[in-house]
Amino acid sequence: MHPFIRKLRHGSCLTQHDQEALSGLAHTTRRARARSEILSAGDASSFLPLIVEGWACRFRLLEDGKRQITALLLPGDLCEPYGVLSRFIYSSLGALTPVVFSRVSLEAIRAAAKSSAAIEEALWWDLLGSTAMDRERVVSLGRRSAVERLGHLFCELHVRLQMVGLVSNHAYELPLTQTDLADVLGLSTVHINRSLQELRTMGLISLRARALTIHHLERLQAFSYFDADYLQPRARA
Amino acid sequence: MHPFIRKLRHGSCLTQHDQEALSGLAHTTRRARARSEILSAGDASSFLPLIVEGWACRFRLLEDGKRQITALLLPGDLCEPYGVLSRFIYSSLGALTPVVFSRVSLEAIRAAAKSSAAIEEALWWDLLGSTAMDRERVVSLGRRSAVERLGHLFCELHVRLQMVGLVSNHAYELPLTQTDLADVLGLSTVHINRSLQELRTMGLISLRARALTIHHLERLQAFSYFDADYLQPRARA
DNA sequence: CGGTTGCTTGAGATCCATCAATAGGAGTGG
DNA sequence: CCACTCCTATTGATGGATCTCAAGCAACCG
Repeated sequence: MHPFIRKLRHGSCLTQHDQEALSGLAHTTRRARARSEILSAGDASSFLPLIVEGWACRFRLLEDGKRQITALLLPGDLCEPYGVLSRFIYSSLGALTPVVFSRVSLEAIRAAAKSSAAIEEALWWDLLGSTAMDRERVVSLGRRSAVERLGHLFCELHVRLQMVGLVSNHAYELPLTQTDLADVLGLSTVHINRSLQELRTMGLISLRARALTIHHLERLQAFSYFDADYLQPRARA
Repeated sequence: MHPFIRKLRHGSCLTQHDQEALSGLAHTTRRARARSEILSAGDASSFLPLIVEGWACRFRLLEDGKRQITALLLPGDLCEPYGVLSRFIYSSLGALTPVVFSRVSLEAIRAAAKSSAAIEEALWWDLLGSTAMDRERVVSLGRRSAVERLGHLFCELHVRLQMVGLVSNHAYELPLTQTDLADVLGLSTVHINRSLQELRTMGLISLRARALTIHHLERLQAFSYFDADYLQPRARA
């Protein structure tokens, strides 16, 4: 099943017909190489990227060369709110791994939302989840320590990947370099490295060969004050 | 004119009729005392708060007593996305000053959006602006120094307050304590104090008696790498 | 007026950044 | 297949930005 639909089924009860309509939106796909830009700041945007495979990120490059990643985009993620297109792109969209994505037409997705209340509800649920993650990131960057931020991020990714079936045995693929992690969490690579070691030493995780294993999910959640509620503004039926 | 309409007119061309429909949404008002909670985490929400007068904020209280403010809400601001209500409130909503607000019904606002394309466009534009601010806050907390964060916030507030007519002579009312500022920017009050002094010493701002004056807007913007584009995803017609 | 709240300042501690160097692995070309 | 390069991970040492603790002061308020 398409990861987009797989995810949206957590937000509302979609009929077979709804699911087909959603599939139609992501009919054709494109590919982006790892580390390429899918949308660059300053572009005029004419479609909504929808990630099908691989990891992408929204990021800003600052004047002094620093980078801040403002969102990690996983399979099934719609990269922008569905209701409107910005006049131009302010944050760039980059592929972290090789990415397969669809270019969803704004008109088509809005038509789909109008045609079915369940689809509309699912899309709003998805949007609410995105804003909840943005807000939670602010909380992390503002008030949590480096190790807590890392643990919290791993918990969030665990929930999100689980929704699209990409977790097995408490483990998932984490194709991020330590530099990427640093730019997500507002830290330096050196400090990411040391914080990772701390989580390893505590026996909470393993991270080798781009695969993350969470040994004690509940302990990791407690340690990083993670509460999954923010990701599920509406419970699955 | 109602600040909500005043703001939305920046996002789309509203007819007289549209404006009346929007006014109808905010027909009745309530009051909240300074420092009271308008919505508390854990509540079930049944309406969307819309700020009419005064300043409010969305915030999270952490386990160890720390507070992170995730958004400042000004007159004309709708406190949540208009399309859906969360199952329950995850972030609390607090009044920073005495606040006058309306309780907008979800059904009514969605009906208004369906009845007029211009209203729908305006509401989406508003939502896009909110998410842009969330993302920009992440950039600030992740990659900007304390003084830059402060300057950037003052620039952002300048633009937002100007949209609703609350700026005169490069000055506006800033009813925040240094503790509030610290909780917005992820810093300590002591450091806020020192960073404010730095901005004052540079001659960029004055802040006395809850009034902020920006002496050199362009210099302040350049200093804090502020680019107003993120707040206006769609140019005013 | 005493109490509270917010602002200011100093001193010391801590977290995290920066700089620098090493090492391993993956890809590339000869 | 080897030499080379680049990228990533790792580690140590040092410095800096910011926090915490503590105290004093001003303004407001019942």
